[in-house]
Amino acid sequence: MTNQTAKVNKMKEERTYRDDVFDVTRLIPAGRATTYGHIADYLALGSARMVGWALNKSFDTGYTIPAHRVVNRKGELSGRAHFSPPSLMQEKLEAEGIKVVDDKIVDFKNVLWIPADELHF
DNA sequence: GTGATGACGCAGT
DNA sequence: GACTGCGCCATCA
Repeated sequence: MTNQTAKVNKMKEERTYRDDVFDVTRLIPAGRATTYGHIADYLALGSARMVGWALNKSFDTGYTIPAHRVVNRKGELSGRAHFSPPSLMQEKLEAEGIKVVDDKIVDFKNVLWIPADELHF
């Protein structure tokens, strides 16, 4: 067991705001997308940066979550650089029926999924 | 302990 | 509508 694995196990034991972010992200239905701000608002994180930070660490923790369905408020794939290859994010979105042009979701408001509204919380 | 950084958002111009 | 500056909070060097 590597230090990395031990670190992951520790993170799995302790439930932090990251787990909440992962949980909400997994609830996003295929073909839809949401924003960092809406997730931050739904979880009352106080800052959208925390959501992006949590998703960034999600790769390190080994969690497999549809992070490609989370974009910034303009519908831009601002997190694509953290995928390997970066084009993977767009490919996954297009595979789910979401059209992406110039690293931006086409008709974003139509595919926007708001947790606070959809989950009736 | 302190300063810098980050997959962002909002208000002001 | 586009650009800039500031705030947000956790993590890392």
